[in-house]
Amino acid sequence: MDIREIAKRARVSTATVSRTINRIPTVNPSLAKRVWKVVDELNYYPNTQARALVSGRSRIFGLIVSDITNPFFPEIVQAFETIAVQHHYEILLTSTVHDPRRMETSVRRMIERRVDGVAVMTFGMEELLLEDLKARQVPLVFVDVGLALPRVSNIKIDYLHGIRQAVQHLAALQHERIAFITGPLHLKSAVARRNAFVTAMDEIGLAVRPDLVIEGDHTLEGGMTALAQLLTRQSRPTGVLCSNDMTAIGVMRQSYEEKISIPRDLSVIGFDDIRLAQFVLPPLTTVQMSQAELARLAFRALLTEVERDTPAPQGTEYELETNLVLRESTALAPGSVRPARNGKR
Amino acid sequence: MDIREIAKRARVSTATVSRTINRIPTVNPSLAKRVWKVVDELNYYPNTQARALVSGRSRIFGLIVSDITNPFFPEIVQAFETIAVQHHYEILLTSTVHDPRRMETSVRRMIERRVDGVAVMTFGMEELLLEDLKARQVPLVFVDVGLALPRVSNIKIDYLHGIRQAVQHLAALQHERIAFITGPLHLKSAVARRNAFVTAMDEIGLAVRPDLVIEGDHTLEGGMTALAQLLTRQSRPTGVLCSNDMTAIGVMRQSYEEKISIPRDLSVIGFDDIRLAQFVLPPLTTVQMSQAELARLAFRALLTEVERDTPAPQGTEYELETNLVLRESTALAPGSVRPARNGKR
DNA sequence: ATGAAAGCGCTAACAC
DNA sequence: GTGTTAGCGCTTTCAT
Repeated sequence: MDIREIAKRARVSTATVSRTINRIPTVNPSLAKRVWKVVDELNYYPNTQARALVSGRSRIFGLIVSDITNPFFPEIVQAFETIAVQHHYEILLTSTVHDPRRMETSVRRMIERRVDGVAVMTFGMEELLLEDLKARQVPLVFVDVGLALPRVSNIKIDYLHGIRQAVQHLAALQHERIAFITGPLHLKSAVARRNAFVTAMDEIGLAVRPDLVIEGDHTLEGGMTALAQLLTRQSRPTGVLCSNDMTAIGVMRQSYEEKISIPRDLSVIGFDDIRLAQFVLPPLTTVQMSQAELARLAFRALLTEVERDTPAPQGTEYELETNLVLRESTALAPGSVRPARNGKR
Repeated sequence: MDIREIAKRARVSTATVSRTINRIPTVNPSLAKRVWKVVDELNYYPNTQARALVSGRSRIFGLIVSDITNPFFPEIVQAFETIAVQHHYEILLTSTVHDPRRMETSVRRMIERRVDGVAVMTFGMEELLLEDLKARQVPLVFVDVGLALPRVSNIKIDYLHGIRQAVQHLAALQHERIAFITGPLHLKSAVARRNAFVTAMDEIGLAVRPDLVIEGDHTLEGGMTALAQLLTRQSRPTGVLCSNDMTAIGVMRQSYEEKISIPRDLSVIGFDDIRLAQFVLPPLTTVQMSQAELARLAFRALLTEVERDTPAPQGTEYELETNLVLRESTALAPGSVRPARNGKR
């Protein structure tokens, strides 16, 4: 059942069927009606492959994530799909699983399917492997990776905004020994988060103690190890800020093992605000970076680029804010004196 | 850059290029070498759309899940992608988000892209809407939904196997008042799980107390509510089996609020073994239904159907086992007397 | 073994 | 406004 079959039955040409289906306004309403009738009767759906072949647009966007089983990504996928469907786009999802070979495969798959654009949500990994895509002028959107190339967009995350709130929140709770557990430092986004922490501390004149800045790896296990290490320090931290939520959850878990009560003995703040953050005990205070918003920005960036005929030579930049969301994993620093309400001590 | 360009530069016909690329053994090695050289130089990747158009096979499988943000699904997607890539298949992932309209959209998207088969991982929802797919003879694979139609496969989960182990484990720990929190009972899989529970209890002569069987909804919140209800019962349960892990995690959370210690005061067992089950505190004892295995079975079912020319009139049936995995959320029933090692009391 | 050419289902330029 | 037709990039007969 194809367009010719419809044309025959509706006693029009295939061109008219095509025009009708594509809602081109010039078709005579009575003909259009005949066409729609047949289309409905036969349950006809146009063949997208054929369409793509002739139009040169596949209406597929690639979405590369590092690992769909990482709780950070499903929300992105969901939001990306929702907006894609609204725009009659399909999404070709691939995971790199932190494996350069898989990344290469991903790129090949995208090119073979002739995607109209690719959103790279791997937070700073293997951009090198995207050469083929760039050479083909496929619109690309990254997070945190400023490439300043035509047809390449970049979503800049305003880490400082949320991290400053987090630091000041801890300071307000009279914490002074504040630790930071970083992500893997080969990721730009991890470096950016740590830098934001240092800046935010400096701003309010709080010392960043080098022995309280520990490299983690954005996993739960990494968070556990990092806290264990922090607890060996001469003067233990009373508050710890983590580069992502999984790390914070690892910290909470290690606290449990070490019989340290959160937030009474230790305040913990995460980053990302994955859904899970609401479900752990106690619910995790964290810096939100909206995954849905990120997905929407990425989609919009791609669509804009597809529809624009002369690309900006330096690409386009988008910005995403971050904000602290207060839950229950932070409290007044242990041993601190809460000033009396009337201001006297 | 297309097949003609390659043909020209390699001084062969397009047919030879096509044969070479498709590794048809009859091509003269020296010609093949020339072709590959040009292919590599130009970084040529065949256009899958064109291929699909002429071959009638898109090499895309649809994968319909109910909600990718539900922690049960990402592992399935990951495993499905991994095996799909190995077989040069692409995956068209759609979420229904429990919305019949989205389900309809999903089906339309699949048909328009001419998928070669569809795996329906929604556990018993809206099969009605798949009419179009069935009419087009698209190979389908379901979980738990026995349709016995040509080109539809069914993966039958052996719920009883794992649930029996769970029940007997609790019984061995001297639990007698065992509660069961079901899933939403419009899902076949939820009903099947409850039935398995009843059977397993009957088998060992343990009474299923109707007031200890509560309908949940497979969410964390549902688990919390269900436990709250159970605690109002005249004689409280000492053990509770849940229809899925999220429910069990809700139960754990509610216990925390109610100052009930797990496993000391209450033993909890989940179902599914999502990754999160290992991370909650205490780690959750649960019945494993391997998501990776499920995905592999589904893919294999689809591929088998695609490659078979005369389909079995009744479809094909696959089976997936379930098994208890012991962690730390269960213990001897409170108040029970552990027999002394030497057998005397 | 290789090449010429038809055709997959659709869109769009052109002619009427 | 509608129809005719070329052609998107590839595979696959059918000749040779």
